[in-house]
Amino acid sequence: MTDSNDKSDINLLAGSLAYAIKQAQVRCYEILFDFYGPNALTPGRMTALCLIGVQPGISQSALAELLKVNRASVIKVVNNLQALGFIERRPSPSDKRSQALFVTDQGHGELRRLTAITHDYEELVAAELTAAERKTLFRLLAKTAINPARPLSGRAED
Amino acid sequence: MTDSNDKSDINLLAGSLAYAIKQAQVRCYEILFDFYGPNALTPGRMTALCLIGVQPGISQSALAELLKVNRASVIKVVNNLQALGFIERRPSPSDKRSQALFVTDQGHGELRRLTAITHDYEELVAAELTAAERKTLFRLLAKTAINPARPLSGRAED
DNA sequence: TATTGTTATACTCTATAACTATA
DNA sequence: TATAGTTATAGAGTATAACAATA
Repeated sequence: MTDSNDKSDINLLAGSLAYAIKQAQVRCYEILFDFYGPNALTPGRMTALCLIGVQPGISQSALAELLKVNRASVIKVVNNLQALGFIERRPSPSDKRSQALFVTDQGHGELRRLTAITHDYEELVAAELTAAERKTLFRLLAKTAINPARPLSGRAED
Repeated sequence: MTDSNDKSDINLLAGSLAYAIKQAQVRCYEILFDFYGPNALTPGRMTALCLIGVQPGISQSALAELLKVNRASVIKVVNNLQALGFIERRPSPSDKRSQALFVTDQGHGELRRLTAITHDYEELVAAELTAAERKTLFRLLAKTAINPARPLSGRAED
């Protein structure tokens, strides 16, 4: 039993593009945590801060959808960024249920700081790639894992 | 304040290769969970099962290192796979402290089943890519995020 | 002394359910 | 009736610390 000569059933990792992507992503996070240090914003919070910066006045629900977490989960992220002084909630003028999110001056300062050091981080991530290869990798990643069941953020059968 | 005309501080996501990799990885997981269904092994357990299949007799500590989790965390994975009947612990002949891990016949059946359906999953992930593009993507991902601080699985300063 | 496996414990992330106030 | 935000709670996943057995 458990004849190790037959390896035909265990090749799913070696040939898997999805696994190669996962491995690269894990390596990125290793570099990220080394690079930004233990006191930095987590990747998810950094992303949230950027998204609010790009879409000032975004609602929490819309932010949750972009982050692909639910409304309840996004609240801790928003609370945390607000407690750090990086964003603020303002009542939406058009919908009294909704909170509009904005990056504060302090938050913009943090974004500028992050942008500066992120450039070096990105250089580290792409250190072994030429400029042409980086462009190609970008293009191919964008074409990868387009989910036919979720064409517009949300399953078709929902 | 929070002048949204100045977008110079918020470009870190749009141009980030690391973020593009993360996004592709998240899309892969969306497809994966849709494809394998709610009763499937989690990706981490699938990976563990494959790794034990590839390296029969591997110790829990060595498996933890490959999975990049610590000794305590790997125990739940091993317990789960053992409870499902997919692997077994055998006392190591060379080191009485160590447990040697082996895939059972049932586990090999599961691996064969996974390999068969994973082929279709991989087709879905790479649906928009030509064969040449898949090969290129593989090659470029392997060159991405090589962590200079962790040349041999473990930080240099450890 | 160091390492392997283990347990207990805690922390983070995320989800579900139920609630309120609006729409 | 449906939606936005919130709270309470629970379930994964992972980490640290401490321990017994062995190296």
